[in-house]
Amino acid sequence: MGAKRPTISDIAKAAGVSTGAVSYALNNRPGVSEPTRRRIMDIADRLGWVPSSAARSLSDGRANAIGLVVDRPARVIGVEPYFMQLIAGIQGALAGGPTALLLQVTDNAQAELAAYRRWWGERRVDGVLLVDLVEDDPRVELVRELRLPAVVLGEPVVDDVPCVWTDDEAAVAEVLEYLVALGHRRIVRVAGPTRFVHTQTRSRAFTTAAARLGLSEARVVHTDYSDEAAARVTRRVLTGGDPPTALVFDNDVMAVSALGVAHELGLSVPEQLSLVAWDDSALCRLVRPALSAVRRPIAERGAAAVRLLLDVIGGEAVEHVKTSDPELVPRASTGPVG
Amino acid sequence: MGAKRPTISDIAKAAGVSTGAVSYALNNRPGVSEPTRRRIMDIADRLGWVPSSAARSLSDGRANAIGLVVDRPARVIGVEPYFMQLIAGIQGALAGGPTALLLQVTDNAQAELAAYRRWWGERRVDGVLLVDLVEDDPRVELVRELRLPAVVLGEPVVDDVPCVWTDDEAAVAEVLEYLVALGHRRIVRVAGPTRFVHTQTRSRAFTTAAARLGLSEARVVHTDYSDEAAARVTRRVLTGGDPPTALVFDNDVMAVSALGVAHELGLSVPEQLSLVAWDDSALCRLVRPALSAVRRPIAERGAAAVRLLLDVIGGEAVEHVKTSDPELVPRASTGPVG
DNA sequence: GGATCGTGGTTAAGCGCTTAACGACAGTAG
DNA sequence: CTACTGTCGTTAAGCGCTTAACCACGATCC
Repeated sequence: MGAKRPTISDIAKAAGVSTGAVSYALNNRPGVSEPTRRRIMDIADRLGWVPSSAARSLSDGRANAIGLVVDRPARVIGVEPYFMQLIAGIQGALAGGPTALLLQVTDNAQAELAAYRRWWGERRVDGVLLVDLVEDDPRVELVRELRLPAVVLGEPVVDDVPCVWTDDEAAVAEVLEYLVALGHRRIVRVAGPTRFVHTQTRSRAFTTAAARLGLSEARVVHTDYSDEAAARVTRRVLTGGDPPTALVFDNDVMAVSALGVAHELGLSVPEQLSLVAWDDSALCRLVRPALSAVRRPIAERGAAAVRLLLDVIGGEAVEHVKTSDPELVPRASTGPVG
Repeated sequence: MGAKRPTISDIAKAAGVSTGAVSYALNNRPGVSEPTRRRIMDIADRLGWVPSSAARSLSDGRANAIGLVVDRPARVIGVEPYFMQLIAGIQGALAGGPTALLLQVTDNAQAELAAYRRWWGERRVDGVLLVDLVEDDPRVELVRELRLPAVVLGEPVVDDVPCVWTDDEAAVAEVLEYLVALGHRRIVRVAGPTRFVHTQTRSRAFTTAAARLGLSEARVVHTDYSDEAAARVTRRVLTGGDPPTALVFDNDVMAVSALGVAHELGLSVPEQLSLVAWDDSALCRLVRPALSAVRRPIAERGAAAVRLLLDVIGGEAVEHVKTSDPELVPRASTGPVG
């Protein structure tokens, strides 16, 4: 009843020992006899004791928290299910442990850097997760300078900060082979912004695989992740000379948007145009025709990243981690070239 | 360079004063002369000083953090853009201030309660946001017992914990009137789980408005928020006797799912069947035909809730807050009854 | 001139916990 | 019987900050 939070000295008093003994007992360290430890622990949970995170942080220097900042404009953030799934995965790995998740949403890169710097200064987090890496990402430099434990969610780009990555290159190749098998040769990849490392990786993989398959007409066009931009680009590509028979998108929203454009242009999917989305989602499943999509283990990614980060924080030697492979889920939006 | 974080005693040393003076200066409290204060502050930000949140919490008892726990199964969490938009709004109101956001995703109500209890025990948060209230919600009881400052995002249900609410009742009426104006009389509302207060509110409003408009055939069917369940229910309703000419859904996913079902049953939208989604989203915009939807100010909600919560934490007297009104965005999925 | 007051500081305690260093006491070896 | 060891505790310092209580000193008043 009421709002009184017991402290270790309450426990000490009740058990007739010193607070030091209580601390040893509750942390399962040597220094107290087994019966005493048991007695102390009993009292502790009879009293409903929970350690004060502030006190603990202050004395042992650990915040028992990790941070994630997502830098997307507010308008866009709700659109992609990616982040929520990621967060669900993160929580899965955090569940049960003492570590909490601090989340921040910013709308520019400067603010993101400032957030990390502040968390570090306030000693609020023991480490951070880095998403959407760009080339020569200033965040990498920052965590290095601050010696802030960090894990990158994305392709290994640097050696001194561990990465959790997914083999997108193989998936890109798989998608291309799949489309080629259906008879497609004029294939366009509608990609996200060039600045992202993962975009570049996939685009490179796309070009390489296309060359290998002898697709001289395959190409990549870059845009942002928004449905408007995707619609514009798709319209241009489809109404230009030598229109493609298949489009591969970098997210789900763009693919759905393109579906609308195809409809508007009187192109039937998949008879006249095949579409593939990256990241599978409810969107892809629910839309008609349902979209073929590359499903990536996003939650798994988040969970792996957390485990890795906790290891780094714990001072263990770690290596890059590869998640399970993406998987192409064929649905109604892809078919033999008509 | 490097990872040395300055403390107030570093500043004190550099300024040749006591740490007490530094503390007074940095917190803009009386006790130091203006020139000294200025000197101290200069040194502080030359050194890049940032207060240790742990130390501050420990001494003044404030965590400078608020908590949000979202209780949705991992599978579902990515689907609805609602939460991300909410979070974006929350962050907007938090930006600039000293307060951080702790996020937890759980998959059952017990875990959610445990999370609040733990945060409280650890003194990790100064207050919490409560979403998706159910009748006689145990969380309300809990925050009351713990005297944990809280704000409910939803209809005012209790007096002692302030709420941020949106006038859904008016919106429900508006939607019904709109449909009636289009000639619809057999209208079914496909709602979320009964246990949620907001579901009940809307259902009640629906029934009331229907009665007022003389729609004896209007009715409500409850389901969960998933697309599968919505598909099942929709199929049953549409293939049953006296099928409705318009359906109103409780979220976007269900509406899109129903669109698929209509398609499958050979019903053309909106000629033979009109659909309205609640919460507008990219999904609604992108799907063909685009879905008419009720757009609610979700981010505004989040921001308002934060401001309210900070007031509560600050000990100010507060009242329930009403957000701006939802707005029906008519698109291609609604039309005159055929 | 001494009593009084405000200004601009200092001192030190305390928030709740961890942890090195120390000690009391029993057992055990020589 | 002394000396050493190991076990089970206690003591106290310290993490970085806030804040009540105190103090020194010059200005002000009668």
